[in-house]
Amino acid sequence: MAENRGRRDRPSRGPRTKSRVNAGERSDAGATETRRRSSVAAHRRVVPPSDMTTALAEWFANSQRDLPWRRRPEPYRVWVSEIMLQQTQVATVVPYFERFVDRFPTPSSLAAADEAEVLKHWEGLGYYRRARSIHAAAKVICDRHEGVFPTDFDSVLALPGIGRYTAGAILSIALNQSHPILEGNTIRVHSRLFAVTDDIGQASTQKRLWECADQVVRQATRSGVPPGTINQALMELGASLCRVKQPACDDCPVAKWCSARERGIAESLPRNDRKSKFESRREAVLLVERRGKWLVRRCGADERWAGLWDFPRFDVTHAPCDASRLSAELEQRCGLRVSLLDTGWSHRHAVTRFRIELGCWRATQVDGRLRVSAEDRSRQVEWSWATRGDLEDLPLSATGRIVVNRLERLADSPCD
DNA sequence: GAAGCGTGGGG
DNA sequence: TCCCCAAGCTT
Repeated sequence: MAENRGRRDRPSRGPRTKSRVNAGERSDAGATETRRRSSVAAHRRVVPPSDMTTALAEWFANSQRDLPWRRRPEPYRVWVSEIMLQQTQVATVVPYFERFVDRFPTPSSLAAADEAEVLKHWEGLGYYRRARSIHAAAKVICDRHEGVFPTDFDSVLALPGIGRYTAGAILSIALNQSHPILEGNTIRVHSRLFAVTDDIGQASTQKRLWECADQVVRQATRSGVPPGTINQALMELGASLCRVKQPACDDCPVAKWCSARERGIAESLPRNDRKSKFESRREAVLLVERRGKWLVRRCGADERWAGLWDFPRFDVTHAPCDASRLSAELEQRCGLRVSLLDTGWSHRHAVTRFRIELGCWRATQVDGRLRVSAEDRSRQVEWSWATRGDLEDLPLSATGRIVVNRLERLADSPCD
């Protein structure tokens, strides 16, 4: 492919770019190296032109967004930002980041906090294992690294919640260490730049894309572009111009080096054969009040919303959803005997691959005492009574919060 | 390798 | 309203 690129750039570009851009870009030595590498596996070897990395860096310098973690890119802050940014959009993360580093400005302050408070600062962000992992990792940093974020790749990679991408991102952005990164944006950028037409779900394709990323960051370093700059520039490009649909190739600083654009297949890349399938579910949430307190449970480590608090919630997809069934289920789980009434309120939402229609029932009568089932006990599920004020403070799922916000209306819902 | 894990915004 | 997505890691 590198050879193709070399051949392409000159003749196909015509007089516009050929003389200055390409003449300086590829010396004879560079071309020789390109040919040598290509001889091994012509379609796999990638040597990005040095001008490409400098052009991208220059574009990034002029068009990067002003983000809080970029103003003070210390390892701890970059770490927090990278964990929050996993599977999450920048605009969503910004206010969470500010609140989080304001309350937990150092690894030791994070390690010293209760998990519930950490989760509370994560409430609404989703993928709550990230919060539990970053909390656990902060404790590791205090125990094994004297409270200072480690600077060697393997130590960073060993921290809970940190994989190859995140380790490389933190160390390149915060400390300008030369590591490749590969995530949603840069998969798209690299697959287009180098016309990788294979399914990105295949391990072999991932390996090839990591090699692309590695070559680019190496080339950048040789050209004097810091690794943190090129890595962020690649992501910024993917997030802005090199988007999934209708990429803005006309504005792209590296368009002239883009194989997919030359072949007119940019928008079709990356190729992803995996088709996400969704499953419909019906769930019921139970509002049980006694003496001004509401029945809640903390989700076990092996279930959805681990560590968060929630109202009792049951999957009723495959069963007729009637009051007697739900109350029997509740009694089995926590020992309480209740009479239930459908509030008539329902809410559609999505959790990972599930489409959920959530119904809401309220107890009109409550008897018995809280007795946790053996199953819940073994899973470290906790049941408790929460005041209205407690409900404000507890970390809840997004739908749990929605229910709390309508609690008074739901509790006063008329009888059928 | 596949599945599980959340949510809010945009088209 | 519905569908698709958006800076991955763990098991």
